[in-house]
Amino acid sequence: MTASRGKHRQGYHHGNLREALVNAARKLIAERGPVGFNLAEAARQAGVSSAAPYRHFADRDALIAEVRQRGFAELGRRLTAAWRRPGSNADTAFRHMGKAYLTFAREEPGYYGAMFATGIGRKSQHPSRRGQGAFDTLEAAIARLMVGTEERRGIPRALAYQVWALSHGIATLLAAGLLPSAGARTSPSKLLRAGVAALLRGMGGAGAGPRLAGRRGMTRKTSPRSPQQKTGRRR
Amino acid sequence: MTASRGKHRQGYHHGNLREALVNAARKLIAERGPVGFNLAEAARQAGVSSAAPYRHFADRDALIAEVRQRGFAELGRRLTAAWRRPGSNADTAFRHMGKAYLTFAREEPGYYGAMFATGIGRKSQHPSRRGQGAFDTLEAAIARLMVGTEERRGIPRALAYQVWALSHGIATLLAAGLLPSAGARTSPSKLLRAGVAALLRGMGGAGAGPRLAGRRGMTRKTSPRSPQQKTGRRR
DNA sequence: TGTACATCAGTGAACGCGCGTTCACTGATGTAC
DNA sequence: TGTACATCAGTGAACGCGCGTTCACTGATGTAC
Repeated sequence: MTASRGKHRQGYHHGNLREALVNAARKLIAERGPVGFNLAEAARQAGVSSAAPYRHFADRDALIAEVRQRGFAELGRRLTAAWRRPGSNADTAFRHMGKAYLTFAREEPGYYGAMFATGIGRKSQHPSRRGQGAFDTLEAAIARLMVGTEERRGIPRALAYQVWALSHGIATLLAAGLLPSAGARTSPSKLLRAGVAALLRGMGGAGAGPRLAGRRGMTRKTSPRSPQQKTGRRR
Repeated sequence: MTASRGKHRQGYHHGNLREALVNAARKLIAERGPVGFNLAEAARQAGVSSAAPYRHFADRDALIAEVRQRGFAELGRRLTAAWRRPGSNADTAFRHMGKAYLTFAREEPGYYGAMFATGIGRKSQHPSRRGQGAFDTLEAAIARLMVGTEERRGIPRALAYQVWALSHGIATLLAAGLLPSAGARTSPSKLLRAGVAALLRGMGGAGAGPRLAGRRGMTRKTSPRSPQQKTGRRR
């Protein structure tokens, strides 16, 4: 416990309290969700008094917003990396992205909860106000993935949303314990892989649709630029 | 406000407090989520003192559990109704179910939040303990939908999970304000319809899979029995 | 190189608040006789 | 048909608790001279 005490703490000054608080918040949000998250407990875990966080964050919400923002950035980074993995065609690149998405949701429930759990079962008073910018990054990344693979504009975007929704749905149902975690054809990753493949194959909706240009064997000529460059923010 | 006061309240005894509390809880959970939900406020809205709910529910969680349970029952009812709509083949029946799912999530954010929001960003200490039975109902309904349409067993179940995950993903992303609510090809219902069609068409996963038996024009001979009959519970 | 001082990042005590829950009580209801 | 009484569903006051936030403060740090 108290992850950073002893290691970083050197007396009166913490040294890296901001980071320690973000990490504690990630852990707590993973356990209790962003609504159940509790600032005093985060301070305790960081080994400081409950007033100390106010040196670094305006209030409780600001810390959660920071976690959310970092979550979007990290997810964007991972998706981009998956997409850029060399030697893949459009099919497999998409498959890698899907896998990366599930991995992120599983490995980083704190981030994931901060990013998405606020908007479920709650009227979105402020639809991820601060997170919006970070989400735009993600959306741009997804949209950009599709550019050049298809002449008709609307279709790739719709497909991107479908893949995202399927990934998100599987991730959240799994987290809620409503999906079997193993099973011949029903393990989460298999569900996602087969689903994405089906979406790609059946692309374009009910009646319509040319096939995805590079459906089989197409190798991307140009690596899409990382959308991270716009809002870039390392930690 | 105070939905039931004046209408039903006739003096010292409320008359129908249990229902009034459930309804207040639905409204509050819709606004603040199950974690932000607050028992005292629910009592206030029902026009009774904050101690009164304990005549009907063991504690706060019991009320939320009741809402969750009713939500699963209601969703099951709606999905069954959509599936049973006469004159549809397997394709359109599935489409109706998808639409019913989205409608439910939109119209009943209180139910939906109680059913699913607990499991997001939180380690599921008790994976919908009480809701489990109700969920089994839902799962059985979905599974049963597929029986008889396909000889290979595992496939329909996988497909059911995919359709469910896609629906759930779209519903939650929409609720979080992360999906465009309108748009040529990207309105939620269009995303879902096209996605379900693609899943049905591309069924069976990456390399495999015979087509869905009744893919076009198949009319179900037998209406599947309502799974409601098992746990049936009217309100 | 040493000193004075501004600035920064913490402390710890206290506040106000609202929530979940309990408890002794009281008013209403229905039923046995 | 009327009365006595058990049972039920509320009240209202109080509790303990924990959380978010504020405030005057103090110890550490770094920089101008």
